Amino acid sequence: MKQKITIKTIAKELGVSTSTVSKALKDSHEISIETKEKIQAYANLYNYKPNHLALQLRNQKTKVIGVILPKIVHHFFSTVIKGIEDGANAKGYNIMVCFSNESYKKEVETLKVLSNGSVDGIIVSIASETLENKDFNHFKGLVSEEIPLVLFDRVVDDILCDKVVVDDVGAGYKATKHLLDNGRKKIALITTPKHVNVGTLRRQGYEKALIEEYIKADENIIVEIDEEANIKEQIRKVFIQEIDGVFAVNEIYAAKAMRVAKEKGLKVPQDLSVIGFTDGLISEYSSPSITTIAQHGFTMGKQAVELLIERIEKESETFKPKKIVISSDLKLRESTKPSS
Amino acid sequence: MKQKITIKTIAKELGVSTSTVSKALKDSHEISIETKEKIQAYANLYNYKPNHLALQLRNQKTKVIGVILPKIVHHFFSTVIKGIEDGANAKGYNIMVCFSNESYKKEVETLKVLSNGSVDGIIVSIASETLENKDFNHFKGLVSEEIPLVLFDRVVDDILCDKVVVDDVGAGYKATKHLLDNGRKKIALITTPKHVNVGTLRRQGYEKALIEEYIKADENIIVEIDEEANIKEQIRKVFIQEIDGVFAVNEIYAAKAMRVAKEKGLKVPQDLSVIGFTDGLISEYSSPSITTIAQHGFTMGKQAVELLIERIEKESETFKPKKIVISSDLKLRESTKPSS
DNA sequence: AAAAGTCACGAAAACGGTTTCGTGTTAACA
DNA sequence: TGTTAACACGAAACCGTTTTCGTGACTTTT
Repeated sequence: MKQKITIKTIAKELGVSTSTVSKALKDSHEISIETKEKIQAYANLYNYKPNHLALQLRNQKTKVIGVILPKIVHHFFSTVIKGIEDGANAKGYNIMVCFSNESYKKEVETLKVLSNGSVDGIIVSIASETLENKDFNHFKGLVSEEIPLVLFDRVVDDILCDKVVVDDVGAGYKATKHLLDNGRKKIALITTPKHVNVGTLRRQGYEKALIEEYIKADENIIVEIDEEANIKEQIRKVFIQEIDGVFAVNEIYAAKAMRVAKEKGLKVPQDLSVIGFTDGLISEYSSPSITTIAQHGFTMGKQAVELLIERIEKESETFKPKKIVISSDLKLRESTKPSS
Repeated sequence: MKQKITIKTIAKELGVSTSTVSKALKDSHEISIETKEKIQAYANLYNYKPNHLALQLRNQKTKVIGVILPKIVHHFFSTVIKGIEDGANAKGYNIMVCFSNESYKKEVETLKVLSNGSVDGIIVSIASETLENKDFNHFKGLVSEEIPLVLFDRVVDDILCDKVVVDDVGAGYKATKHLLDNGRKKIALITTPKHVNVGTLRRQGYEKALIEEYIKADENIIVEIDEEANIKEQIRKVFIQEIDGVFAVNEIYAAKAMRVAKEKGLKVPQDLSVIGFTDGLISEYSSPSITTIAQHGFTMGKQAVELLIERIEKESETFKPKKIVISSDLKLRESTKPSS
């Protein structure tokens, strides 16, 4: 990189002190108009830009927010990033994005790098491996260092920090209720392993809705997908039973379930209603299009970053963790059209 | 944030100088073993972490790479990010991600922020508005400041920097050829406005393939989509003509074209073959699934970042811009299954 | 016993800015 | 004419770290 022009260069070149240059560039009243004009003209001419690092060091703040996500090639998370970036930008912050790839080790490392002063605060959605391990000491360390931290979507209660979540239980309930209202009785649930708590919460909603209709949850039509293995194969198992509805906790599972249904000669939505989660492109463009629970990733990201910035900027106040719950909406599409 | 422990704190507390502490923490031979042990123990106990900002200022490098993308909620770009992050991480860099939202103004601003010393180099895919304006002075400014810059996918030739692109002409050719090989003759092209040069290049490939078969490109079955207006409506126009193939320059257009075909009672792939671009989730999960040109976003991102880091780390050598061309593959799916 | 070398550490500059607190000069005032 | 205030600028400290170059106290060599 070319040698950058600094305040020192200007000072030397113009025969004044660095303080004078600094003040002149800030239009301070302490400096005479002629001097100011001279300095500003020179700075302009040579395209002077103040060095961010120096300012950050002096001000002890970076105006950067760290973000750690489990993955990025994923509609929900990319939407959240967008929300975070938007919110951050509006307040003059930039974001530094990292990925844990669902790995505990990478999450710990990334957290360490980010907490070395490179960022003013951190937003995280926890890796699934970490959720499985239940080892949250790296987060607790952050909290005790009082580095502002906001968790979203995949959160755990015993980390004392701000959180933004969707009402997963409510959403699971809403989805299941919708199927029941369509006259479906044997509703399969395609979910994640138990340690991914959002899956567990959505399942609670599912069970709650069933109980209200005096239907007993049937373990045979519930499957917890192991992402390492063949997903479709696992889904086929629930189709051995006779079912008339499917609630999948994400849109990929929903799409795969529709494929399996097709194999079995079941017509969606006539024979089978399908509902997914996360309103992504698959749901929109598959055919038939899939009814989903919209998670409002953009809103989540934006709320998370606003919470974080608030925490960063007024740290004087006594700390009391906040939890924001984003409500989710049912987005009706073809896969649950009532057979008229 | 809590008051962080610094080298000064340690020095004062232990009654030694900061230089001693610094050296002790680096296990320098200049320091006696007892002193080292004492200092290291203290540092460990109080969880000392060197301040990144100070190091960055001193070393004049941040180990951060800036990335500016037109958008994120998009399969291709999120895949590229993944590639960039992966490659960067492997070399000890982090990434700072920003979005231009296809806006010229935002691109200029973002570039300004990043070039203030916050990053060691920048990777960009140009905003469509900028491509339309043809105003590239902000990039040329970067180049003349000798800030390492790599452009990818949406590039322009007269910016003198490294570039990573897909072979768009070849890909367009490959896609069209595939349709022709399936016996299709009247192939519609659904593309972007001319200023988005990837669209234009893919069109060249399309025309080349047609010419080889002595087919004249027919303006009536080519549509340049204006994203502001109703996309489906625009696609319907080409269906007024009798067509038996569709080449869409991205997967959204391909999916929408299939919807229109359905409206018109055309069966895919029996009556109509459809081929898209970007191997995303829509192509994979739509039904019928869509044959596409896989763009290898991950590879692009990785190559781009490797090129950039090389440029950053050995800047001694004389500058000669490199251009890496990534070849693209045809991913066969249901939408172009030969009618047997 | 003088010269040289080793050891263990400290002082100070440097990275690029901001900011507080002088200070010398001039002008206004008593 | 002496005091004071305003003006325009500079010196120096500071943010946290690294690194070069001393330097004083011993030890070894001749």
